[in-house]
Amino acid sequence: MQHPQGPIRPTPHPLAKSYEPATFETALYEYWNNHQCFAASDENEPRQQAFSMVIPPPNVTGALHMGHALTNTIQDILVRWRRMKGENTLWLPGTDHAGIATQAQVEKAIAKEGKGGRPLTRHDMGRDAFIARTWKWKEEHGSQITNQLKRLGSSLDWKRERFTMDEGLSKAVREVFVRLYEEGLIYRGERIINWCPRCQTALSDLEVIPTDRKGFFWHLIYKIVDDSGKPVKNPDGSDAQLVIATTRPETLLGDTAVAVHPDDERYRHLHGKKAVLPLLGRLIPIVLDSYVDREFGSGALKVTPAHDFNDYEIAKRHNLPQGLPMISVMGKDGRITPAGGPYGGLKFAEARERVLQDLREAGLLVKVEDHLHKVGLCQRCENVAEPIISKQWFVKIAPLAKPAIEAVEQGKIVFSPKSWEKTYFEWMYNIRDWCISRQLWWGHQIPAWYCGRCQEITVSREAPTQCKHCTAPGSELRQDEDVLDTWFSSALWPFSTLGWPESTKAIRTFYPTSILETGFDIIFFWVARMIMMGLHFMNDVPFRKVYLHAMVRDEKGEKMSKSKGNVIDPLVIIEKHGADPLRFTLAAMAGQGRDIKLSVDRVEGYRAFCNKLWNATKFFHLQLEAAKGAGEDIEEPAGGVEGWLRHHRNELIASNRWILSRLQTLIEKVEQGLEKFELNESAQALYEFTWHEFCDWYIEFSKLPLKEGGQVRVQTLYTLQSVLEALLKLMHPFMPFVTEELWGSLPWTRPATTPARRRNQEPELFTIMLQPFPRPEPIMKDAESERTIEALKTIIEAIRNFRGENNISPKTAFTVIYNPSIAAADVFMRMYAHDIKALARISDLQRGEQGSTKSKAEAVIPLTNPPVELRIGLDGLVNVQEETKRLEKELEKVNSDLAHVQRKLAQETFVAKAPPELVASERRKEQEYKTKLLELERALKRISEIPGQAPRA
RNA sequence: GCGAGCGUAGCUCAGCGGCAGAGCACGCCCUUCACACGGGCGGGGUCACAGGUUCAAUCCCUGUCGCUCGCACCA
Repeated sequence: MQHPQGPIRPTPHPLAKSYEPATFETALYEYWNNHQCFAASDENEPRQQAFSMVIPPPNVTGALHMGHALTNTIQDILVRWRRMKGENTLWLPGTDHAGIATQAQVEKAIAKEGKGGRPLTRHDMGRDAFIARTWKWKEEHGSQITNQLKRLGSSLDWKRERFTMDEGLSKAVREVFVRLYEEGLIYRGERIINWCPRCQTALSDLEVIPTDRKGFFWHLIYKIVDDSGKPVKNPDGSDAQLVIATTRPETLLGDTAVAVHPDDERYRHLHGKKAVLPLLGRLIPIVLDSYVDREFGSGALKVTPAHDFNDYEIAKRHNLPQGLPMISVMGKDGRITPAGGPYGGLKFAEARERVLQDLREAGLLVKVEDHLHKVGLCQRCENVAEPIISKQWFVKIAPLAKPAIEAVEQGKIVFSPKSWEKTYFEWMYNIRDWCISRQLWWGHQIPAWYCGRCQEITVSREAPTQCKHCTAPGSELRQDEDVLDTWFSSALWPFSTLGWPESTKAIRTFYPTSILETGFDIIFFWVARMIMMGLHFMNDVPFRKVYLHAMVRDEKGEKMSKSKGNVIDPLVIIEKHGADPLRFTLAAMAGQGRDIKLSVDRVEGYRAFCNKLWNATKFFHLQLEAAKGAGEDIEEPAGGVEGWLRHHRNELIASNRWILSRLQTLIEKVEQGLEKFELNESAQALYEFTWHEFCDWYIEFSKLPLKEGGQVRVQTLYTLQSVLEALLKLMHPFMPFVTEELWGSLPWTRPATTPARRRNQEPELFTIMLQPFPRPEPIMKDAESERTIEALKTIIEAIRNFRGENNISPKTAFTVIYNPSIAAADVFMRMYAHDIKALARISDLQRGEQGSTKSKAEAVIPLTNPPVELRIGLDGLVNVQEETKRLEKELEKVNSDLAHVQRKLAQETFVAKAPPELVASERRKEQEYKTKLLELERALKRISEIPGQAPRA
């Protein structure tokens, strides 16, 4: 056996007894990687021959989960297929720095290092030390996810691996920031944003998950006064007041108005008056806004512009606060600000309790109801995120969104499944400015500097030496402490990874990328933003197709999560069953537009499939050895096995012609499935062919000619080799390891010949992954042999059915008599008697008339294709009653089939309007059923007349 | 509320105009010389419900019910 790093891959021969993936997977991956099998070339390669994809970069903190396994399996299938087709294939790997997640990991780690029971925080360490520490953590742990991708078999071009915070990508980020700023598309401003008090950072809209929470609806009284502070009277003379319902009573501290609908007659007399803010006594205006829903609650709404997005909009419309500051009462630290008066300093929850208590005491709390409402939770930590007013950086998104919408409308980018385009448009049409600053340390620090002298901002690619506005020296400048949203750098991924902003060969060869494959859950986060950035900076789409796969869920259809404990760990599956069965399972289940409910049973089923394939290959080896042992002259024919078979196709025996013909159909199906991104179709076709055509029938048929020896043995060995090799190549994108292992064991294979191979330096590289992908050869299609084998299968299955239904042991041999209804059928039966005998396991097959079994009772099996009647003597073999039952069952079925066809043919409209071929075929069926029925009835009659048998009712 | 998707064998899912398919599970028979991670035979479904189009509907259209996921939310 050769060393895995040698030019010829290790050839394990003879093959192990059964499929044991753990014994070869890791070594094969190393072999491929060491020999640059995954490497793409950008040296003078024509663009037209390029196929490129970028991996959706997993978090450096990540561990491979089923979602990763699915997307990377799908992508690897596409890439391996394209590579075998000879395209210059790039699949670019990398990881994402994942701002919040990574920072949280490191913070957790350092917390343990605190002294005197006090956890160490990043603030204790200081920014530089903390960032250095995080880099160290990344160096130590960041390779976990990439190593796991290797275990899965992902054929990524590792030499081009990138990280969103490496030097090149950081440069790209700064370039983009500066240019967008200079174009006025990035600005800094004080706006209402989502704030996570736990993570202590601003969040984008997308990072806040609205979640149902049980809460309360508190109804509060706001008294109404006029400008001079005197109570306003209702028409009936009572003091006017508004009852306002709220789910967050503590926010009243920040109220700057009360809103009612302008056409609400109930409140007409309050227009222009003031409301008295409970507890604080502040006078706030009553504004008129049609946003207010008159039907809901009391039809009056408290307006807290600093802590509610809708209220913020109302306030803006009415130019509020009139004479009052926009009051922020919820602080970034999770406590009420000094603006909250006596409540200042309290935590939000405490403030709520105190406010409610005080309201109750003041008699201003009139009603409490249970209420189900939505609360925004921080995507990362699942704590409640609060809307607050804060100074942040934003991307002005509308000008970027417009071309991105058009690109999809014009079909420059096509989503698959198509229905996701609607989701994309929906979001893009209503898109809001993107808050990109995060109050974290781990990430791309915003390239903006503040001047200590003139207070102006200098935005620059590198640290500026002086203020752009007042020319104060660099020492007077302080860089913005915030970092950018992680998705900002991800948005540049398709071109930043290829070397942008430099002009590189890689960009010229591989941009735009061919396909983006990812989950629909990040259409907004990632896909849309890549489209916007790609169009803006590269003047072209970042990818031409977007393939979106389903979500992987557990058997019950629930999202897998650690807290639910329903996670199926792909690595555990790989350890136990191998990477290939997992990959095949995922491919087989990758139907579009639905959830994937993964079950381990299914994986085990495909492991059995690998074992089946293993043993089929083993069968070939045993037969080849046997032939050689018998002194058979069996060398590789000149022109190769395939060429030999093509040349001698008309001299092949039926079973060989048949399997080669069926193989062509398989190749077409597999190719079509890959082409249409219906991987499940390809996987199913491969499974069906391998197990049920190749193993169940072809191998069984082959045993006879292999035993016979001579020329038929040789052609059968060639056929076996050829079909096996084609099959392994077809399966390779789906199951790279087992196919490589088995292919390596085959004789008469050739060194890699695809263009991808030619770029490789080594003269002789043996690997299936750089073999040309099989192409259908119409000339090998053979309808005649397909009819022959179908007929043989019919006969064999009929006899097996007789045996099975009557519980006759396989050991019990019996003779079958056949009676052909036409001469051709007799010829056919003679020609294939050996095959029928062997596969049906019967002792003899003879021509004979009724009664020639010399048995008192005979079983009768009428067939229409081929047109023969089979007879089996029952004496000493089967209880007559059992056979009667079998006949009756058969009769019932034929009867119902016949009735069905006749009902159809009885309809004049059917005969008149249905396609003539269909009508003709129905007529044919009717005749067949009638004939069968007659023969079955006769058989039943005869069997019931046998002396000693009680006639059946 | 708007949008998307899904309801097919006990379970997981294919099929998407011409007599319902697979895997697993189940029953019976087999340690037959590639494979017990196996072979053979079999049982099991008013294709959610109600209408419509069609010669023909699990498949197309409409509605109902049930489930899932986005988006927007009524404070």
